Parts: sequence; structure tokens; C-alpha cells
Amino acid sequence: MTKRPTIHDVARQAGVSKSLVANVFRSAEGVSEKRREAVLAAAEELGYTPNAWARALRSPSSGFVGIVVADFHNPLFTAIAEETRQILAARDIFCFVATASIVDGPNGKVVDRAPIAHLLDLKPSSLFIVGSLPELSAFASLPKDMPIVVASSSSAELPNAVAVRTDEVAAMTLICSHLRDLGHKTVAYIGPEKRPVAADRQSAFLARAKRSRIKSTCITTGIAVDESAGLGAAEAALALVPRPTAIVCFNDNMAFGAQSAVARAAAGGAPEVAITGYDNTYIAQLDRISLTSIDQDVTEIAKQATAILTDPKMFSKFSGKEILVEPQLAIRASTRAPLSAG
Amino acid sequence: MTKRPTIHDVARQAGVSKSLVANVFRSAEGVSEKRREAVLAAAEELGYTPNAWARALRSPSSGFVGIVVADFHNPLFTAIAEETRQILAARDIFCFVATASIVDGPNGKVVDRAPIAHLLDLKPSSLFIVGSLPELSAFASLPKDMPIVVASSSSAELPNAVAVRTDEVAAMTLICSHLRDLGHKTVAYIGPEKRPVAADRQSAFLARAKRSRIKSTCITTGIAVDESAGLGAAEAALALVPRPTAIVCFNDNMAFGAQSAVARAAAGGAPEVAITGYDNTYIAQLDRISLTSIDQDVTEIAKQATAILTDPKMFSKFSGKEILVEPQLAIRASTRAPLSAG
DNA sequence: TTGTATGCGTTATCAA
DNA sequence: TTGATAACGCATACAA
Repeated sequence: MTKRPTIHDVARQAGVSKSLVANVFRSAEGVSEKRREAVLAAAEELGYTPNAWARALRSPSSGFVGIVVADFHNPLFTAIAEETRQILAARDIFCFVATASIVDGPNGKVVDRAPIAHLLDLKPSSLFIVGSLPELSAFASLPKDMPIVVASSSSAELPNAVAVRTDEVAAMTLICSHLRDLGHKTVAYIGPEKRPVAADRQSAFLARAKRSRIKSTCITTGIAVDESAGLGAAEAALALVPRPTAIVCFNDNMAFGAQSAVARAAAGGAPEVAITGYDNTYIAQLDRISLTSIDQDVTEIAKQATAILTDPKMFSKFSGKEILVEPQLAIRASTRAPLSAG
Repeated sequence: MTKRPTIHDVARQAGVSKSLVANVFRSAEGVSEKRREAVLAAAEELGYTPNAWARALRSPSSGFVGIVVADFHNPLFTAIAEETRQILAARDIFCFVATASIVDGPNGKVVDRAPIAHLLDLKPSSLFIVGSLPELSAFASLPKDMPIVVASSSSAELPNAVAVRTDEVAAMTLICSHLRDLGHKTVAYIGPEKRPVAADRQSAFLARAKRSRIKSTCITTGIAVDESAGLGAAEAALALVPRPTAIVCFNDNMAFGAQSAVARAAAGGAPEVAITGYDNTYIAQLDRISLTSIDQDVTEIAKQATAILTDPKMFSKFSGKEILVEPQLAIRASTRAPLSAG
């Protein structure tokens, strides 16, 4: 209910100067054991904790990790952010999270600078951008040596950031091998066109499909990646000649739509079609969905990210490079159905 | 790449004193039009924006809304937070979001003070707590007149906060009337025991079931509210004598588990059982799930919350009270199946 | 080892 | 109308 105690109050309570209190909380060297204890006792009694932001104002950096989440609605992003926060918290490193808000600018989608500028004003020692942003101009003015990690996205616009991402080629290798082993020879891919990861994922699919001697076609959906986009694209895919026996989807949400499209076609007597997703959201595991999906290793992504965010040497070593994390394939009923002859 | 310009730089560029620049950006009165334009031009050229936190240091409050999200994994919470943020952003009010991290303390679950203390150090003008926290001691020292809104939870521990929440009684009225109209006479409720909203929801169900002359039983699951908890509780419910013909679930996640339990029983020849969820997550809409569920009006909750967060008069009017938001029932296949005779 | 003085970027009070 | 100047809570070079 009352004002927070400051370094000043603690100094008065302990009968010392403010600087001494500051030294104790900076865990500086030369402070006598006696005074240190007096200060700590006074702080305890008053419930004092240092004001991190007043500290930030004075110091070149304030020792916390800034996390920018591109989209709160994407469960993968929030999972990566939360996992990272927990790993860091266990090491007593504080994180502050901001959402990037995407607004309509004169030339298309633009990232609102305000939330990011506010975060940067706090002088984070490092920055973690989770997910892909339409443009990164809001991050233009940053100290050159600040560790920046980008997850689940490329770092094209941030030349010295390090990108931690799932190995798309490995993922598509898993999917294509799995489908080939099941006997699939004609497969469609549905995904968006104009998203940062989209091109990588699609070309990885095409390359690995070719390698597995699978005949492949791509149906693109513009920018949407939700289930209705998946439904529409899957309907288009099912109309292809020859009809594919499997549909590889950009992500789980699109796959759910594809499942609906296949079910509707099946109700009309058409043969079943295998479906694969990407992200292995918990929904994919539900009995009724049971979707085969690529499991992005969130824990490993978070681990790699923290390693770089907290160690400047690691950062300069990987600066401008990519760290690829191996995915796994969670195999479920959506691809377990036997391939109908023909 | 370089340091952010300060009020100082702008003053030098415009050839005026720092105070004048400050006055312009405080949109204070007595500043000549000529100087104002000079300052604005200089600021524009340098790309200056005020540092909100240095400002906060001096001022009693810094004009932004602090949002604390209890659980990043809960899509309802992130939806409420994001919706609120957008409404506020449209009114040029900035929000900062922090996650509450729940850690194991000596006496059970405890809220980690650090993230919240850091947020409060920033001196928000108002505070929005989304979701329910095991304890609220981290919020103990707050100015008495600071507007505090709690969503999707009760505000028992924060005596003058205002709670914005879905009307549980109205929700259960919708569910019970719907089930009664379908001919259900024996219904089980499955839900957790030790969660803030749990008791309200359960007793609302019991009251409304009685009113609808429905015979009701409750199965509680401790603290877990995920699908495996739902699976277990539903199995217990299905073993009741007389066997219920419908199961009302605490939330959608538990309902998904209940759907699995019913499907497994049905595979063994047992009759179908109607299922209802709560939250109307987008998963509930998926063709394969098609779960009847209570739709909490996220937009309305966000609207009510912003009204109180931004208007001290509204806050003092509703302080210590609850604002109930009317839910709707999204009716889907999970309750559309005809009731089997007997 | 401890205390004093100054500055971080801003606001606010006072003279000029 | 404008410009010094003292805080805000803290860090740090320097003096005691």
C-alpha cells in the first residue's frame, strides 16, 4: 500500500551511506562483513529490493534478457518463450517479455515500434526474438555487440543475429521417408506463399520428395495458415490429377483443415488420404485428431538460445550463422491407415 | 547501431534548452509556436522519442497499463491479454506484459515475485491480472488508488480490485437447459477441486441442474485440468450407477479427454454420452472434435477491463465488485446426438 | 573501508 | 516565454 523502500531508506535504517548499500547490492569487493550484514538486515526488514530500471538508467546494460514474441496466439512461440524464461530464471537471469504488435502501415504490414522501443529503453543485455516479423526496422539502433537470437525464423534483416531453428530439410526427410515407406508415390504439399519460413519449408519438401522418388505438387494459400486455409488448399489438392494419396501440410492448423476436407470427400466415397502436420501441438495428440506431425524440439531450441543469449563468446562465434535443431516425427493415425490399392 | 538520442541532443540541435524540449513533449502550455516547431523538427531529424522509464523515475506514474498473465499456455488468457492490448493500443495507451511464474515454495505453490516486482518498478498507472494466481502477496505494496482489474478469476485477496468474469450461473443455465431440452436426466460434472474458479463453476452447475430437475453427481480431479485429467474423471463418471447420459466438463481440455473416454467405451458397445466443454477454444470447432462449449466473450471482457483500467472514476465505482459478462453456448455435435432410449 | 559528488534522461519548480 | 537547477533511485570515480 505504501511507497517502495529505496537505497536511501536502507542506508538510514542501517546507519550507513547510500553508496555502501549500493556496493553491497552490487556485490562489490571491499565491504566489511559487519556492515554488509547490517545492510542486509535493514534491507530485509524494510523489504527492499533494488529498482532494476533506475539501475538500467545508470549502467550501460541492466543484465536482463528481452524477449519479443511475434504472435501471442501461436502456441509454439509462447512455448519457446516460456521455456527459455524458465531456463534463464533457474540461473537467476531475469527476462522481460514484450509482444510485437503488427499494424497496417502505408506500405503493408509494419511492426509497431512503441512496444519494442520501450523494451530497448530498458537496456537489455541481450535480445531474443521469437517468431517471424514482417520487418525489423524497430531493431535498427542496437549496440553492435548485443547478442541477438532469432527463433523459428531467419535472421536475414539482422545481419549479425544468430538464428536458432528447426532443420527443415531434416524434417522433410523424416516425412518423405515415412510416406515412401508406406507406399505413397503422389503427394501434395499445402502451405502459404509469403511467409519467412514458408519458402524454406516448401523447397525442403520438394527436394526431399524428389530424393524419395515421390511425385509432388504444391498448392499455396497466400498468407493464411489456419484451418480454413488448410481446408481450401486440401480441396484443391484432392482435385489434382493424378489424385495425391497424401497431403503434407505447412503446420498443424492447416492439417486440421485438410483432415476435414479428406473426411468430407471420404463421406462421398473417395479414398482416404494421409495427412502430416508440423509443430506437433498438443491438439495433434488428441484421440480424435491423431495427426502425424513434426515435433520441433522446443526444449533444445530454448537451450541453444539461452547459451547464446548469456555468453558473448558463444554469440560472437555464431554471429550471422544459423543453429539447426533436429526435429522428430510423431507418427499417429493420420498416416497409419493402410494405403488403398490403386 | 548507435546510442538513442536524448532530450539533450534535441535541445542542442534546435538551439534551445532541455527544459523547453521537455515542455514540448509534455505538451505543456506556454511554448511559442516557433520554438515548438523547431523542437519537433529537430526531434524528427534525430529520431528522438522520450525514454519512458527515465520519465517514470521522476513521475509518480508512467501512464502505461501493466498486464500480468497467469499462464502463457492458456489460450484464453493470452487471448484476453492480446485483445486488451489491442484496444488500448488503438487509444495510444501502451501495455507491458509480464508472465507470472509459479514456483514451488516451502508451503506449496508460490508466485515468483521478481517478474511482478520488476513490472511494478516501472510504475504502471493500472494493473490487469489475467487468470488466477495461487497467491497474490507479490502485489501487496501498491498505491491504494491504482486501478486493478482481475479477469477470469475472483479478487478475494485484492479487496479493492474489480473482477471481470464470465457469469458462471448464466453459463450453467445455458448448459443445463440445453441438456434438459435434449432429454437428459442424469448428468455428471467433472472438474478440479482446488482452483479459484472451480468452486464457483461447480456450485453453479449443481444449482442449475437442480433447477432443471437433472440428477447430478460431481467427480473432482484435484488440481489438474488437462485432457488426461478429463479422461480419468470421465471414466469414473461412466462407471456411476445410474450411468449419466451427459458429462459437463470444467473446460475444453478436460472435455477432449472425456470424448476419448466415451469413444473407448462406445467401442466396447456402451451407449454414446453427450459432452460439454467450457471456453470454446478454436479446437472445439474442429470438425473431428465438434464440442458444444461455453463461449466466454473475450472481446466484452477486454472492453470492460479497459474501461476500468483507463478511467479512475469507473474504478472507484466498481472497486471491490464484480462485473459479470454474459456467455453464449456454442452448440455442436457433441450434444447433438439423439439421446438413446433407456 | 567508507563517504561525497556527479551523472543517467526525465520532470517540475523557480527565477530571469 | 524561457532557462537554470534540483530531484527520481541508483552506480561509480574519487576523496577521506
